[in-house]
Amino acid sequence: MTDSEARFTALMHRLGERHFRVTPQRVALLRLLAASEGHPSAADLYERLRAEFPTTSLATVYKTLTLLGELGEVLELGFSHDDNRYDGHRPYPHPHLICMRCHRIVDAQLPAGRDLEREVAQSSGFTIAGHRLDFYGLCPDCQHETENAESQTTKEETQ
Amino acid sequence: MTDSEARFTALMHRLGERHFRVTPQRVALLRLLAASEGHPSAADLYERLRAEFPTTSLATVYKTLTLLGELGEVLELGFSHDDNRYDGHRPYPHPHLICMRCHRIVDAQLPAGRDLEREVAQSSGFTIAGHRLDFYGLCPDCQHETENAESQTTKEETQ
DNA sequence: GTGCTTGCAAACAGTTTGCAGATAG
DNA sequence: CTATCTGCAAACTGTTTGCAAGCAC
Repeated sequence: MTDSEARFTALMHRLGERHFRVTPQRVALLRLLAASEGHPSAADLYERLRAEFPTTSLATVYKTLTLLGELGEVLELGFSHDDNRYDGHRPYPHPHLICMRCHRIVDAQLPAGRDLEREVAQSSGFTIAGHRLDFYGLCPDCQHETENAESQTTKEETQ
Repeated sequence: MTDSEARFTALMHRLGERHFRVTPQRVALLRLLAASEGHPSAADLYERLRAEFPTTSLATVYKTLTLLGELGEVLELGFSHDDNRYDGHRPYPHPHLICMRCHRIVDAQLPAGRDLEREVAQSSGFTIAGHRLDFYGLCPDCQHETENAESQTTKEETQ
C-alpha cells in the first residue's frame, strides 16, 4: 500500500467516523489531497476535479476543505491581502501572538532566538529574505471570558 | 525625546533621503505609525487619518504603506483568505519555504525543533492552539534564473 | 514647470453565502 | 424519507488600478 493510498483510507475513515456523507465529489477530492505532493490551492484542486466532475463547483471544494480543516485533516495556509496589519516600529520579522477570539496581536518574547533563517538556508539551498512566525491561541483575558459567557468582546484599540 | 518622536523622525528622514515627496498626508500617516502601539490595519489607520484629513482615501493609505514596506520601514503582516494553500498530508503546523519568484512551497527541515509553542505559552500566558512558521526567499532554481533573464517562469505543478 | 501624489470610482481575486434541487444513508 | 450536500449565482472584503486634478520641489 502506498503512502497516498494509506492517507486516502485514513481520510475516508475519518469522514465516515464522524457521519459525514461520503459523496463521489468528496471521495474524489480526498483522493486528490492524498495523492498531491505539494501545496495545491483551492483552484488547483477544483481544476483537477473538473476532469472527473465537469459540473463541480469551487464552492463545493471550499466547503469540503473547510470541513476537513475542522476535522484536523487538512492544514490551511493563508496568504495575504486580506485583513493585513502593519508594524511601523519593528519592520523586521519577529514572532507574534495572535488571539483567535479578540484578534489582539502582541509581540512574542522568544528566549534565545537561534538564527533560524541561516539554518534553513543551509539545509534547503534557498536564499532567505525573511520569515514569519505566528502563534495562534487565546490571550489571558479571553481564556477567562471563555470559561464564562460567549460575549464576543473585541479589543479594538489593542489590535 | 520619546520613542514615538524618535521613530517619527527616523521615518521622515527616510522619506526625504530617498527623495520621495513629503506630503501632509504622509506626514500624518508616519506620525500615526510612530505613535501606534499595536498592529493597526489599513482601515484603522485610514479611520484615524480622516480626523485630520476628511477627504483622504484608503487608496492613499495603501499606497503609502506599500511604499514604506518597500523602504523596509514597515512590516506587513498578511492574514488570509486569499490565495490559500492546503496540505492534506501533514495537517499540523510545520515550517514552509516559499519561493517569492515561482511561488513553489516546500516543507522546511528544521534541525532539532525546540518546543516553541510551550516556551511561548509560558512567557506570554497565552494558550497556544497552533502556529505558523514560513520562510520567504528564492529557491535554488530561481536563484539561477534571476542571474540571467527576467523570464518569469512559474512552476505550476510543484506549488 | 515637471512629475510625483492624491482621491475618487471602478476593477479585482479569492472566499463565502443563499437557496433550490439532488442524493446518501 | 429526511437531513445533508451540491452547484449555481450573487454577495462580500480587503486590496489594487486608472486617471484627472493637485501640489511638492
